[in-house]
Amino acid sequence: MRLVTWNINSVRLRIDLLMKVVERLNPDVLCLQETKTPDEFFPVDAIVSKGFAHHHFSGMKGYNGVAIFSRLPLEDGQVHKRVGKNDCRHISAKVKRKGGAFELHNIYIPAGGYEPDPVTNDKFQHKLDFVDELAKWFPKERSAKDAMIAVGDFNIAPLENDVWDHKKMVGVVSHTPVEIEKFAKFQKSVDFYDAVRHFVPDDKKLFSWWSYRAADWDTADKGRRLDHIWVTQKLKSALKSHEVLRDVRGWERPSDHVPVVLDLKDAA
DNA sequence: ATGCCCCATTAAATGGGA
Repeated sequence: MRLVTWNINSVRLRIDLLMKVVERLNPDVLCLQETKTPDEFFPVDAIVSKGFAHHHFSGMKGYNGVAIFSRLPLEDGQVHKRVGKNDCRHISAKVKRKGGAFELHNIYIPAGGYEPDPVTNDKFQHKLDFVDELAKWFPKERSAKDAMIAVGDFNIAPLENDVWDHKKMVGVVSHTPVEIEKFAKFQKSVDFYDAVRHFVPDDKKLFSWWSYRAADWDTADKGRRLDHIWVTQKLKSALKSHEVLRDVRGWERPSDHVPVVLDLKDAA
């Protein structure tokens, strides 16, 4: 089973790029973030025509928005409000996979603004609250024994080699100690395992995002790993391979994020 | 070295991204 997650930065603007990604990867399950589209304008038919008969999404005007498309049946689609807002950042559905069903969580954690100070920057406060809530919600509403996969744009690069320069980035939102501490609590809450770092050692740089502002993103390579795929322990033995589609960042009118792929063995 | 950008909304600015 092949799973792909991608912060597409507007699904309507980049539907053609999405078709290319789907043709190249032939995923079974596709998770998107920052679709930036109210549900009534979502380009459902184009994606369904590629064989994704099952879908579950939640979008709004202009911002945010998350979507799951699947060749495998989906059940029990849910939209999760976070920190009292209705801002389309967390959905879930059960995926009927050969080798055992699992619950898939597609999450878009707030970016958090510029100043890494929750007192002066309420966007940063919102981000911290959002991660705190996830850390409490998962053990309360779910169990570490469940088969679950959590994917998405988590907007936090936790490891030193998840950013281009740890020392220069330590005070920059996405790599500050307080974010990384809360991120770790969220991960530990139901014992999520980092399915991408399973394949790439911690001492090797790995990025999934490069700023639009960098003149030459490829040469400068000042990236961050903001997009994640986690699995609960039950699925650890099914991990097969991964891929980060770096070259997609070099396509015409790209997203600033690239697709991240995980392959699971059919038999658990 | 968060910066020179990009997107959506709405009408040439603004807010958000990270």
